[in-house]
Amino acid sequence: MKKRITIIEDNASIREGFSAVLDTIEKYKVMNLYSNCEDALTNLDQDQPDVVLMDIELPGMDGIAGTIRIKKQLPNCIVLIITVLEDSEKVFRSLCAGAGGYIVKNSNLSEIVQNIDEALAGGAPMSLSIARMVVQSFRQQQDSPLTDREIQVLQSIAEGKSYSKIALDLYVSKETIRSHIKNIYRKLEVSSKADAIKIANSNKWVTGRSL
Amino acid sequence: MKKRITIIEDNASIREGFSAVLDTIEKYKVMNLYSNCEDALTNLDQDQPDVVLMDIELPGMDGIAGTIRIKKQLPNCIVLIITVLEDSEKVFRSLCAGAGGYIVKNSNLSEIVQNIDEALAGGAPMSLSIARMVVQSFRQQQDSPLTDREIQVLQSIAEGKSYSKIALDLYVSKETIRSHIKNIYRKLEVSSKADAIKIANSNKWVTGRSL
DNA sequence: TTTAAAATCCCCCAATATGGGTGATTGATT
DNA sequence: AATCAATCACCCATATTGGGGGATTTTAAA
Repeated sequence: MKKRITIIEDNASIREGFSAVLDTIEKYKVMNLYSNCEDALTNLDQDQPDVVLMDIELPGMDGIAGTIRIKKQLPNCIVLIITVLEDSEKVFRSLCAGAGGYIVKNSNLSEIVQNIDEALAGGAPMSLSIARMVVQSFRQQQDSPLTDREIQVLQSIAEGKSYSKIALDLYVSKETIRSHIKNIYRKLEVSSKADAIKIANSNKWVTGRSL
Repeated sequence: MKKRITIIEDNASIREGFSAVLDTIEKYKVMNLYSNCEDALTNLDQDQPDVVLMDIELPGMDGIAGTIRIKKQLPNCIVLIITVLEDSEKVFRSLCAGAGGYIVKNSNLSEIVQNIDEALAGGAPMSLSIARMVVQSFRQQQDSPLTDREIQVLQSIAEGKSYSKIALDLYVSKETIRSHIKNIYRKLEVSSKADAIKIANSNKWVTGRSL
């Protein structure tokens, strides 16, 4: 069964270039080419793509919003973001939107084909630097002024637990938790949960995520 | 300058196998082989490795704890986890510990070399399925019973903000926030911040992280 | 070994936050 | 016409929070 591909890219020559190359590949079938998300979305049911090559900068709805819409309608469709620059904010938002990979536009066409193959094989094609960024986003800071116990308490605070609940979970008195909090506030020079969480998050002292 | 590599792996034949192959490569210099983290750590200053190939199951200190120690001492050292199975919990904890990649042991030796090259070139070598897992960990759920506004409020709650603070941020009355909270609790069938956050986190309705 | 830091616990106090209830209004969307 | 989303209001009782004093024990470092 040929893999169905649609391309959303406003630059006509790039669009046609991708299409021309992909059309020569046996296992691919280019369904349609679009210069904007709106048109692509109206034809999504007919196209039923397995893979969408999506430009991120588009007139009207941008590639990120488009990705969200596509994934909502076709959850198993793999959306690969094609872009010129590796803007970390856009990468992040694309991944949150459900993009299956993030590949750079200036790669040569054979690389693009490789990337599509990789995505279809169950992978997540990314440039080296993006892969590094993504992996490093998990990295927790080692150098924190807080002790392990304080981090543990702050983590619980970030989970929305009350002092009493934390005390129960850690098998200590509520007063102990209050002490830890006071020390945390003093060290971070804040005086509220929200401020402490903000600092802990930006420094990655607390997780908030899993695989 | 040759890249300095150390190998930590308790299985002698695998350890020697890696070493033998890597030693034939011009650009690499295998500094030392260890069967446990403890020995490797005592020699870390002498070895000064650019790359550590780290087994995850080890006698004594395991590979994850070892990774944390190594990164603390040599922050620029790249630790590549080598393992037989892709346990998502271990993958996650390895990445949090600062691992630069996660490669499977049964790959053939030329793949290992490729992976090391990729890591040194600024990438994050991973198997296809792990890359997919990692990327999907960013994915936010589209199907939530909550409205956009409610998600927004819940997100703020997860950031530790009080109702009043949220009200200020969203330019509405505190009573409005309370209304949203009540609706959120009703929809999620909970009656506390902590429970609501737990559900929102496990369903990835809130972010909590960036790149 | 002296010192410092971490982790544990206790009391007081006042202001704020929270959760539940019962409403109402406006504007979309269907 | 009916539903839902978003907005706002008031009542009430309890829980939580932040800040101020302390204290003890264990552990780690100087």
